[in-house]
Amino acid sequence: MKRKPSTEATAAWIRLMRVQSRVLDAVEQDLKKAGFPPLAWYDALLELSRAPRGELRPVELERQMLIPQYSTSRLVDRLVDEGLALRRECEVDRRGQFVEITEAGRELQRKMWGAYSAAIERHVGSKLSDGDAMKLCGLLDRLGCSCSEAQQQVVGSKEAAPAR
Amino acid sequence: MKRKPSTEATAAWIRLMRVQSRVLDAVEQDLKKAGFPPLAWYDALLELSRAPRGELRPVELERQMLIPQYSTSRLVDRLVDEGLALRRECEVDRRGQFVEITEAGRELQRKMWGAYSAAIERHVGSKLSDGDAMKLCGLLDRLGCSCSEAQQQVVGSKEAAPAR
DNA sequence: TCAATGTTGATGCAGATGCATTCAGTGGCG
DNA sequence: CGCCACTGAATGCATCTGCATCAACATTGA
Repeated sequence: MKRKPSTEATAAWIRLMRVQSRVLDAVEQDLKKAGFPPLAWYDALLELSRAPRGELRPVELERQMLIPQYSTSRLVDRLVDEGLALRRECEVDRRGQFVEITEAGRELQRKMWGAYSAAIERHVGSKLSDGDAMKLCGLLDRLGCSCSEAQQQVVGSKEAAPAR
Repeated sequence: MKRKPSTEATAAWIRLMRVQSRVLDAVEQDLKKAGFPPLAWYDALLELSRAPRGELRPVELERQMLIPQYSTSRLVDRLVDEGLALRRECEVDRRGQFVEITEAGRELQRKMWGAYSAAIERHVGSKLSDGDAMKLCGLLDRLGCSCSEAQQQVVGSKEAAPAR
């Protein structure tokens, strides 16, 4: 008699949880040891720096990063406190605003990419051939939830952002 | 010229972060909607219920679950508060203790497995053939960090626990 | 025996998170 | 216009987390 979640599916679930946790931890630790802020800051800065005029509505940022609204609000607070971004009024919709990355923000983003990319290479790249990495992508995408994601194509891009 | 973390590796990293986050969220939500406590409680209860006399030293639990010491301490607090486990003195080493699962704890663990297994099936099992699930396991294991894990074999076991 | 060192577990504090609510502004419609 | 529903964003509060530290006991070794 077949079990509801097959042994294989259950094993995959466990691996997914354990391995992600390990790898994320390792990468975050590398960043921290290099004196950088958490990955979430990088993600936000990257999204901002890629946006048309280096600015985004908080609500856009929220969608890009897949984090809750209040979380975005507080993340922006911190970026602004550190002078990495600034809030600007939105003319056309007075309840909204724009968050604009500053030069300091762009600089931090670039510097972080150095440490970040090295960490990805150390904890992922060096353990998997490119072919296997592609296979892994394919399998993970199948779990990608029914939720059609704004599949950002990393292809051709120099830098990358996860979303937690 | 080849980039340090290849495009493929970077894509795999992003998928790993995004997909895990989505799937974990989905499963946790299912559990919560069914009125159950967080997954971590299940993990702890499962480890305890599997242990020889339903008891474990906190330090063992810590190793099994791969969570920091203070986290274990507080998790046990909560389990005890809810009557799911109890702390007992350790005769041979007076600074230590044993945590023993109660009947209520065992019962909750069993009940949770119902919802939990259904969630695994819904969010993982149904999206992957057993063969693909195995392939995924294999690839993820390769990222399994240099840290040799106490590879728990799920095979033959009726229930499963991730570790965050 | 006694000091030094190691291990086990708890805890105070600061910062982060989740949740629900609030507030301001917008757009639709009678 | 005046009312109402909705959207964008902030915030109070309780809980949770990470970090550092502490206290109690154990072990070693002179």
